[in-house]
Amino acid sequence: MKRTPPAKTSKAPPPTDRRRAHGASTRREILDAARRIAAADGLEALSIGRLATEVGMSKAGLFAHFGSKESLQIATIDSAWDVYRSEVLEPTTASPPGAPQLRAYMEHYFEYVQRHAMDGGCFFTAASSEFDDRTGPVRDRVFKSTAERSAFLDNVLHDAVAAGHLPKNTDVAQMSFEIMALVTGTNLLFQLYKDPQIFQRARRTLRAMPPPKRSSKGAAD
Amino acid sequence: MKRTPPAKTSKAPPPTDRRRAHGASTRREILDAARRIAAADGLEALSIGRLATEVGMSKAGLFAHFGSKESLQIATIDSAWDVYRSEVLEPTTASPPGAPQLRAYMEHYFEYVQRHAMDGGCFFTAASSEFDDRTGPVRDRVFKSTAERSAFLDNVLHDAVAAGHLPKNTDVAQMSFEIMALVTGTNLLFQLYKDPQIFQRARRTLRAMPPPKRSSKGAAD
DNA sequence: CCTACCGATCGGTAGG
DNA sequence: CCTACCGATCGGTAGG
Repeated sequence: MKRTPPAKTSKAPPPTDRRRAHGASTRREILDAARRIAAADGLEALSIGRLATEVGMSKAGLFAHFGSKESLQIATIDSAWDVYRSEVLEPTTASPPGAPQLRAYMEHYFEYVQRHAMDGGCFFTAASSEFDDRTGPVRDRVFKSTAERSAFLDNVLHDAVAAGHLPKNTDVAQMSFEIMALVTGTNLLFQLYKDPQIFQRARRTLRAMPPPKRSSKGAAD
Repeated sequence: MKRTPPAKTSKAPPPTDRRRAHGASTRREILDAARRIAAADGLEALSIGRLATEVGMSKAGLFAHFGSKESLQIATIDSAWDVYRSEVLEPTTASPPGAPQLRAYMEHYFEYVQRHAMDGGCFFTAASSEFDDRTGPVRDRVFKSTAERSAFLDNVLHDAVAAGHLPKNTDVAQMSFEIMALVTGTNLLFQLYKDPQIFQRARRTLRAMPPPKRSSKGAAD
């Protein structure tokens, strides 16, 4: 199965002059701080004043980079997606397709969660929980990121079936749900308990997970 | 908690018990609104002014009931726990111990999530996600509620082993983790997609879940 | 990218 | 339980 690499979302204009280059690096510095604040305290707690203080510039100066709080929130999600792609998705696709990629996906995700443990763990789990009952562009951007995470996992599982690592009649959608629920629950429980044994438990769950079958009784239940 | 007596009015004061009964019903009304706000938008978005407007009283009047925002947040969690206990835990214990209680637990939890779907779903998942990186009494209260939820599930599983519904060498702690992760992930995915099929998938996962064994290779991995 | 400012809202207090 | 108020902070704007 063909997998298109996820598109880049953060804008990186070619530095045509020194001022543009400086603007881009300032923007990067702002978004690095924005990700930490948003992941730790939420996208709504990401205030322009607090962010300006943290990067050492004026509120109005920072505001000019984004034009609205909503745009800042969306730019922050885009930036978090770049991090997720480079720390989880790209390392996973470096493994052989099939079962190795499935195991790699989980390992890279857990490393990502631990690496950012002090900043709220998985950015997208936190953002989903915060915005799941709202409407608007920020919620839509959060939703899209979860949909893309699911689609990536679907592809990994399809490849595992194609490679003969999972039975031909594996219910990929069901198994994808089970793994998404497992890693999401693992992230939340780790954030609360901060006990790495939780990752060991999750690995064990994946290893013992029976591949769900298509057109089984369960589907008609 | 110390409560300052309200000032006398010009008319004859009502009997003490009636006044206290009124205070208690006002408090209930406040906490009903507080739960909805906190579950939908977060415990931090639960502002005293907004809550006062919603229940139709002054900020200062409402504030007097709690003394601080932190106390209001904790009272709101306590109130949410009462709801969880009466809607999930108590109905579960009405089923026969063992496997029936395990299935009942999941069903009552999913009904609880659906009943409160417009208010953020599971109060405790949302609160955990919001407060997992903080310190202080509110975080501690949230942590306690998750610990109590886990302990309840542990007990249900122990009973299932004792009743012979699960093998004697079942690793209860592992299985408890797997079910907590499953229901937590289910809640989060349902909040995002609002698709009840997700509950069907979770039921199927529980039915097919192999009971993890104690002192298996996984534990030493 | 800055200073200076706007109206709204925050948690909380004084005083009754 | 109220009115009236406090300093701080919010998102955002004017004008340079």
